[in-house]
Formats: sequence, structure tokens, C-alpha cells
Amino acid sequence: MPTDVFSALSNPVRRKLLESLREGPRAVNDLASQFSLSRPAVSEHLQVLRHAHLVREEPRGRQRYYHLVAEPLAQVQEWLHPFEHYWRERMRSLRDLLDEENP
Amino acid sequence: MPTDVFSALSNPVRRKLLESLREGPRAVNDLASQFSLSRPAVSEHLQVLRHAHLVREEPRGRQRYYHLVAEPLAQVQEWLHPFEHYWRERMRSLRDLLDEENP
DNA sequence: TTGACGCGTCGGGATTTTCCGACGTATGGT
DNA sequence: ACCATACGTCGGAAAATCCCGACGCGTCAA
Repeated sequence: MPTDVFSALSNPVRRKLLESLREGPRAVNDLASQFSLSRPAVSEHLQVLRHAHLVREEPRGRQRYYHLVAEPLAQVQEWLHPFEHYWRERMRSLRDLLDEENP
Repeated sequence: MPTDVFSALSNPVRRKLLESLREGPRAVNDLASQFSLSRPAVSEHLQVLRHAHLVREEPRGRQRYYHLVAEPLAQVQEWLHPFEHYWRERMRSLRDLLDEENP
């Protein structure tokens, strides 16, 4: 049931949700309004994000405000880190090549 | 047809494949041997990685050596970057709290 | 040339994901 | 007390994902 972070991020709607939550906590209808999706669909995406511990809910009256919980994203960065060296190296050699041709 | 990077990374087998390729180019049977999966299954995972431009193939005789192409991973890091601030901040306040309690 | 190897891909089954309308529950306003 | 609002979740349809055996093609070794 607790989905992993990578699967949670594989859906563009869920990524947009996280981006929205960067600007502060938001209620479900508010979040849903930016998609051409039914509210239940958005609600289910939020459930996936909850299982991945990427959001937290705070009830306020009859609304539920969702908060970003960014910590699990660190796992992705950690996974990425050993690869960083590779693309930086390639970017450097590309730059060197361009310098040669355009001194 | 060209799958996006996030979807490509959502599968643990594909992530392991990329990790293996960090140590250098490898042939398909060699890659497949580390999974309890049929070779066609691994071959199809490699196809997904190809469509995401995360690997490149180099034919050598009757084998195909797959190379890591790390550049598209930079997209993930770029997406991650605006979030980094959030989890670092939280880690800092946790550290401060621990310092207070254990001076 | 013949046979074995290394691989991609296809057809199809099983499972998962994504989505929706319908319904139930709790809260707020009147 | 009554009705509208905000939301979660359920049943089920449609689509996507994942996996396998079967097949075909090129390559190597004898």
C-alpha cells in the first residue's frame, strides 16, 4: 500500500500537484480546478501521494488542506547522485569541443 | 512513443538496469542474468529506456552492448531542484532541535 | 552450409493504473 | 432541522503496464 516515490512521480498530474503545493497548502477543490479531471480522480492522485508520504492533510472545517512533504524526494536525489558525474562529464566535453571550433 | 524519463524510472527493474550500466556497457544476456525475469521481458525494459533516450545500443557481432546515456536524468534533477530547499530546511530545523536537546 | 547463439518483436494473458459517476459522511450556513 | 458544500471511497470500465513463449533474423563456429 505505501507506494514508492518513483511511481508517485511517474504521473504528470501528481507532479503538477506537488508543484502547486510548493506555494503553500491548498484544499482539494482548489487543487482540482487546474485540471480537466473530475474531483474524485484528483482525490485519488492525492491518495497516492499520501501513501508515498509526499503530502500531509490538515482538516480545516469541511475542507482538507494538503501540505507538501518534500523529504521523500531526497531519495530520488540520492538515487540520481551517482549518475550526475556522467552527464556533467559529457557536458564538459561538449563545451570543450565547441571551444575548439569557436576559439 | 518517446516515453518520458519519469515513467522510465518508475520501474525498479529499469532503475537496476541503469545502475548496472554505470559500470560500463553490457550485453543483453549479461544484463538479464541478474533478474529472475525472462530475457524478452528485460529486452522490453531496455526498449522503454531506449525510447526515453537513457540508453544507446552498440552492435558487436551478435550481441548488443547497451550504454548508459545519463543526460535525460538532468531533467529529473531540474524538476527536483525547486523542492530541495524544502527538505533541507526541515532537516536543518531537526538538527537545531537535536543540538538544543544535546548541547 | 548447418546448427547454435544473441537478440528484437509479436500475440495474448494477467495485473495495475487511471478515470468517472454514485454514494456516504461530516461540516457549515440558514 | 434542513440543505448545500467539501471530501473520501467504492464499483466498474477503459487503457496501460508487465510478463511470457513463440517466432524470425542476423552472426559466429565448425
